[in-house]
Amino acid sequence: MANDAQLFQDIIAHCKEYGFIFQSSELYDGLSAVYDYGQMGAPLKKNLRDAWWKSMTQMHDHIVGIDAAIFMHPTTWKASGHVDNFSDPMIDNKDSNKRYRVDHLLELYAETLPEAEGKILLDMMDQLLAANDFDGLKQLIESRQIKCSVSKTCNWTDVRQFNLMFSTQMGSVAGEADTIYLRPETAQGIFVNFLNVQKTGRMKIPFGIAQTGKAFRNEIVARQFIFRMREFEQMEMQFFVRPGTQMEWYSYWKEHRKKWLESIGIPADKLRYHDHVKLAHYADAAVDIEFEFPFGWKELEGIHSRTDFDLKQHQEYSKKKIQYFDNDLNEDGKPIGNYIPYVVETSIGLDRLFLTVISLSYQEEHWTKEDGSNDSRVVMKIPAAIAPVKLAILPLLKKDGLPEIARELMNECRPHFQCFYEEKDAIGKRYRRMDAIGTPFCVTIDHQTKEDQTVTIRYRDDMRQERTPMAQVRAKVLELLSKI
RNA sequence: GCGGAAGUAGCUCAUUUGGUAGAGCGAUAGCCUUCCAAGCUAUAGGUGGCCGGUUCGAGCCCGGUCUUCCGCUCCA
Repeated sequence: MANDAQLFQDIIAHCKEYGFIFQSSELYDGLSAVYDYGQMGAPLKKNLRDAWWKSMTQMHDHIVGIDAAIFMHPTTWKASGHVDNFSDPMIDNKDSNKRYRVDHLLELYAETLPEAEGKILLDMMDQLLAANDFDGLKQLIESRQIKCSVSKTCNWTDVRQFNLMFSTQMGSVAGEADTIYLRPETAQGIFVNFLNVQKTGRMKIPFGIAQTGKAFRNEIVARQFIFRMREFEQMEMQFFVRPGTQMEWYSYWKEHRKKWLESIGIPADKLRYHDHVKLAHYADAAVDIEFEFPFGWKELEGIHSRTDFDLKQHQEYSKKKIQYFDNDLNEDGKPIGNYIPYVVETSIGLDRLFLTVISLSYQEEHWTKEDGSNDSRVVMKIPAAIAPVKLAILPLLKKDGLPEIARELMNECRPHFQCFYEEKDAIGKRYRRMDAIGTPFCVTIDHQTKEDQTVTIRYRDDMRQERTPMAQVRAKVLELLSKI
């Protein structure tokens, strides 16, 4: 475990040194649990997002993609349950470090009292809650000597409001402003657009709506590099199904999503399912696909059967009918008719997927050279199809016309995939630099190129080299990239 | 949020009782070199996280603060 911790530190340092990930606002000492993607990280992240998007939309007949706004009508979050479930005053016991919802703590205590006395207490609590009087609530708890069930002490912190959602104001004049939340999940942007997409896209159930985008959560404890950030990017797909068929589709997506993760190069033995025992207020089944990160098994993707909870809530709050007329025939030969669809959700964190790929790719290799001396390298074995740079083009020497030939090849290849040109330093050093950012292929132009128009292709993973006609480089790299 | 540890150059780290900061790697410019890091020359880069206190004098002692890591807690 100590080694894994060191490995994780090394990965974080490498990400910074080679421009994958910087801490946000580092110039000003950083902003807690917020990170920026650098010149290597941004394209890698984009490639992962594109791979997901393609697999979900282009490769499925019945899934379409949208891009909903981060700002949404405030009622959205009342309907979704986020306002009520995540804005309760909390209090911690300093000895057990256990956290309680203040209302739960008082209600539990009231049950131990004679009925009339309990009712008085709860009335007082309701008044204080309504007035947001946190000091008063704490005094109430302390005056009754209410104890923590774990530590049996009355040593409490101040009462604090825990707000999951970040808020801001809409409208340029402060006085007229309404509170607007930054979405804590992208899913609601899909639910509120269900009718729009279903009608304009002539979608027939079962069908899905996919979306990628930023979400924001005011995590109490946000840690472990980009694993848990306050601003992060989700890739979600909501699949709308006929009530009663949700478990079939749940099983389908559970299996399908794990296979996709394996298809982009994640070994099956580094992935596992973790069924939720305690379900969220909206779900009737939920499973995590976990990955073995350097700091342990953690959730990478969640598959939830969300029932008709969300659409039903939005129907109620918006007072608009959110239903689907199913023309398929039932056993009696009649159309199945109107219903609120059930939903199976797949939700993966793009940043977590990024961390997964980085964790798997980072390798320190040591070996003994033919002359007996030691050699080593740090190499990012990023799958070629998602690597930020695909091909490095390197003249062996920066003279004798070699750079000119290299530039020709550069011009030929760059419209097709990301290339990198470098003529500085010894060739070995340049190979090492390309290894460090995960460039899968390098070609070197030498004097022989001038005679027979062949170049050396050098492969990142095994450092193998082979001679290839320069005219075939472009096609060869494209072919290798299509394999992932 | 609680407890513990840490913060010195882009990176990894030195500076052993308080006396105005160094190395290796890396970077940049050039030289040399016909295929796998660590050849030569030169250059750049640090208000020691930030603020305050003690002191004749603070990277070092004290307080606060920010950030990171570890454990606990939480995670719809």
